[in-house]
Amino acid sequence: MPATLQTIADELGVSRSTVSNAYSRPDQLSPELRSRILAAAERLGYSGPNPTARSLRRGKVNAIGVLLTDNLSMAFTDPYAVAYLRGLAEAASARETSLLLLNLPKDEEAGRRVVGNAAVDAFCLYCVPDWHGALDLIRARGVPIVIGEDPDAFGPDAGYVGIDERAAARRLGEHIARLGHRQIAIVAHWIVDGGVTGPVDADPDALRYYVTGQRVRGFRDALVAAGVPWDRVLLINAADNARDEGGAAAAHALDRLDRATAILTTSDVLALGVLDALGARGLRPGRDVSVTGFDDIDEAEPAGLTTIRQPSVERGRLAGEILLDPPEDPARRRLTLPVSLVVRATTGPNTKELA
Amino acid sequence: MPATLQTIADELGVSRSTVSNAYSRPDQLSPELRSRILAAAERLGYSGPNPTARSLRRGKVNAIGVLLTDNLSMAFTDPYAVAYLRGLAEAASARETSLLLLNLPKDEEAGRRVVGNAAVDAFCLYCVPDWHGALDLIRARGVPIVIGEDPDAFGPDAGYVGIDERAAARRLGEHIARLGHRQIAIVAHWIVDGGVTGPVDADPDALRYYVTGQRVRGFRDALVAAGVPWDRVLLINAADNARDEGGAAAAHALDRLDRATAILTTSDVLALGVLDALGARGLRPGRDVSVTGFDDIDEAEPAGLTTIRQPSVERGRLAGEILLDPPEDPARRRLTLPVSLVVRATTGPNTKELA
DNA sequence: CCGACGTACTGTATCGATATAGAAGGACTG
DNA sequence: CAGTCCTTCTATATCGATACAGTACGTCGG
Repeated sequence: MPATLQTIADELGVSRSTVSNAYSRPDQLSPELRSRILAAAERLGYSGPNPTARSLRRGKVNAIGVLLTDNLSMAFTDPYAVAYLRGLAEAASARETSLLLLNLPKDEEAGRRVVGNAAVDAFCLYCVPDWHGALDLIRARGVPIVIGEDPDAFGPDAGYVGIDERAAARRLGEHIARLGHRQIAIVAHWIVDGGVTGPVDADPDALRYYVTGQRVRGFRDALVAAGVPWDRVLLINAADNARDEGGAAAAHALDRLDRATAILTTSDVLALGVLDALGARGLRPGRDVSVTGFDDIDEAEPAGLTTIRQPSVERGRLAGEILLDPPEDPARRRLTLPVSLVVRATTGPNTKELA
Repeated sequence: MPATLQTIADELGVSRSTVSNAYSRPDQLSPELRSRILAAAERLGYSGPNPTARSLRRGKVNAIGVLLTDNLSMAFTDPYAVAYLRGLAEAASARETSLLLLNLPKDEEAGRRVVGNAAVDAFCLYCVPDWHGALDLIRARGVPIVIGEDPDAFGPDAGYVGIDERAAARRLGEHIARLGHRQIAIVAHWIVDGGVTGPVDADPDALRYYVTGQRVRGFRDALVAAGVPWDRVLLINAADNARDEGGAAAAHALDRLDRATAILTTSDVLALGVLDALGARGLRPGRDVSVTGFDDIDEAEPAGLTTIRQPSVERGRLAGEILLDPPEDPARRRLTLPVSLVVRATTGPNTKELA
């Protein structure tokens, strides 16, 4: 019923190819005929080549798939993720490519349907639970991939733009240890899934979520090297990477007799929540309790948060460029970016008597 | 080269249709054959039906196009837009539909290419410069549309989920007038385009951007009704809906002899910037200068901002539902949602002597 | 005047799937 | 045993475009 190339062709008595050329290769026909064709299209309500058909024929859709977790509020709410997405979007739109946001449902089957139905030229994986079964399907689809977390999750062919998570976390741990803290809690998201916020007894070498695993291991590296027995470190799960979860998690470290003198977190967002919890209890950050974040989001500086600064917009932009203009040199498709330790006011020397 | 349905069919000596059915209509073949097919697919590296081909044949792509302005940082940065997107994403993902984020370049031709190449089932227009030429193309494409701003921009067939912008703004204006303010500035974004932040001399009845136009007219309605001569109101353009632009715009109202005693803004984000500017000058919000926002984003409450509360997540969700499950009753496809005036601490009685 | 070349257009195969009608064979019914 | 129905699979047309080879015709150099 709606007009197609053929409709226009019939109307003017020219071939379908010519009408197609009028849109896609204007140099292939006379300007005069071209304008007659466009006029006829206008008249018949034809709005140009069907994007799906064109994509099928050309084998290209001009879209990058971005996987988001079930809880997509995070992608839009977490300042770090937002910055990353912005960089990605910039790189994409510079190449007239769009972003297809895929919400990956928890349910395995549904997840495979979503991924399987996604018409994209490439996938960008970031902040995705790396154990999800739908990831196998992505692998199988054989389209280019860039990942931001576990560099080995998709083999050497996948692009990678990330940081050395473990070494970065280690620097925070060393900073805290050097300040003399021995009573330490770690607030980390997705240590276990299931949505519980609270202390957990987990083996750092067996965490499923790569980023948290590496960061917790980095903390441990530093603390153990500084002589803090690992079994005295309180490990607290945050159900999500959200400010209020950070506050709820912190309560478990603060409301007990052997209160922690330092709380290491796996993200600035969680750390801000921890600071909220301190404030609610009249505790002074950096004096009574030291707190560290991770990412150095915009809000970190006004909050005086000690943290690890890592590129955000840049990281997204690089991911997009690797997908859309893959560098010849394979080494340039796998980037480990530098980070830096930013010391601010939320960390200070341990003032509590050592046990 | 990559495997297709036909590859699998040939391998097993069955018809292509049967292989297709194995994926899309499992009840159409024996479980035994189906598992042989899936096994063969696995073996040959076939990852399921090509999404583009499927979309072409089915005439459905399971995606909603979301237009974003050139400056897409806004979509990801403006808290109100983020909340709206989240609602939209929730509605979409509940129906296994994805969001295709389209970045609309300023350039007319490029914009038409982006829109024309977008494989989507529907469009959701929000925060889009409504004069952009690519919008005609969207109209012409004949897919369902939901808009969030000018209810008349796309005719009566388009869905609409919005608020009565003008009446809402009027309530803010009345509030300010009732407090006795007479020296008033308005900080509004996109009064004129071109990226200048500063006072402008513009006719409220001739603004191109619908939302700003309505809100400014609403302010005028209230002020004029209260006896404030319109030509004494200072109209200041903000180049973008961003916090720092709000601060920069406010400077023009504060750093002059006849300093405004009240500043009305078109968004909370701008208002927060205005508050920053007050703070930088040692002026007390609600005492020295009253400030109002619009939207009631999360940050408004802690800032004590007087504002208009409008639904955000809900508004996005409703838009998604109208697109994906259009109500039979046309009236339910055009929703004007209620708003409320939230009075907080940033507004107070005018303490300055009247001129 | 012939061959080479350029311009403007056409015809056909193809991209990879799904819908629909229909065929083959077995089971069940009366 | 004929007729009906169900299950299981097949054949063909189709979705709407683009790539590529090819045709027709005019021009130009020698």
